[in-house]
Amino acid sequence: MNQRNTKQKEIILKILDENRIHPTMQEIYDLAKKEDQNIGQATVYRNINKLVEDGMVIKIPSVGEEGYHYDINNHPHTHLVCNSCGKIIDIFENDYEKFIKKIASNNSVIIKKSLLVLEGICNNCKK
Amino acid sequence: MNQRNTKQKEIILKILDENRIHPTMQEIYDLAKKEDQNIGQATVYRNINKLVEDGMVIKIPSVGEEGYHYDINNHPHTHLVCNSCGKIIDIFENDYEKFIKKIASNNSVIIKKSLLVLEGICNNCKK
DNA sequence: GTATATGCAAACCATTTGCATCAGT
DNA sequence: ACTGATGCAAATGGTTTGCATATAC
Repeated sequence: MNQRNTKQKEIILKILDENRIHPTMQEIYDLAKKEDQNIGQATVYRNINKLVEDGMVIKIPSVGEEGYHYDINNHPHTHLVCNSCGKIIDIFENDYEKFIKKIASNNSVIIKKSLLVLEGICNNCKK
Repeated sequence: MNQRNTKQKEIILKILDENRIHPTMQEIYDLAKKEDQNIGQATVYRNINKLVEDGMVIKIPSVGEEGYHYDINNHPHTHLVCNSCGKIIDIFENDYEKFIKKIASNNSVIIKKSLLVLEGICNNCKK
């Protein structure tokens, strides 16, 4: 089951990589349509789902609402959903991994993956 | 828009409170059916959704897979999805709130809600 | 040339909604 | 009595799937 590099897959990866907007499935489709108006909805779903399975893309649930956003999984970080501007902001916290390890040792469990999503007001909207 | 205490709502709350199993919507429905075989699927959805809106119940997304689990929101805690037994285990970490506050101050943001979900191996399966 | 990926449309299925009825206050 | 909640069934809508075709290798 070898993978192939298709034009569609490249478009989708470019969208996730270039725009730091953490798009939803629908937004990815809309953006992809601008690059190639023949691209199918199903192609976007199939590609994104495979990328998530393979660990190259993270699926971010919303804290309050429904739906998911997607992000390239380049370096581990956290997301803040801003209640004011609606954007999803990347948060890099140095001690995150340390904190997770502490939970693991305190509770005698093994933690393989973790997901931290925040909701509040971003730096920009606070001003 | 006053709330009313119905038999169905009490059954649903009892299920969430008594069983510490973090059930899915479907599981809540199945359990509720055992108490009252006339209860409707829509009633379960409507009640759970309202409880989540009101903040009495938390909706827990899965880290890897699809779907949600529900839990009474009595005191703040984290959840570990065990890859071995499949259960969702409550994790109480004293410094959780402190850690979230630290993120907020480090990044100059206001954090109103947060969600931490873990995936790995629980204490029991590790043995 | 072969097998994987695509596009389209149909199928799927969890969730929501409209409506008449029931029941809590 | 009034109005919110229920149960049923139908509608909805995001996601998946079947299939013939296109295309990467």
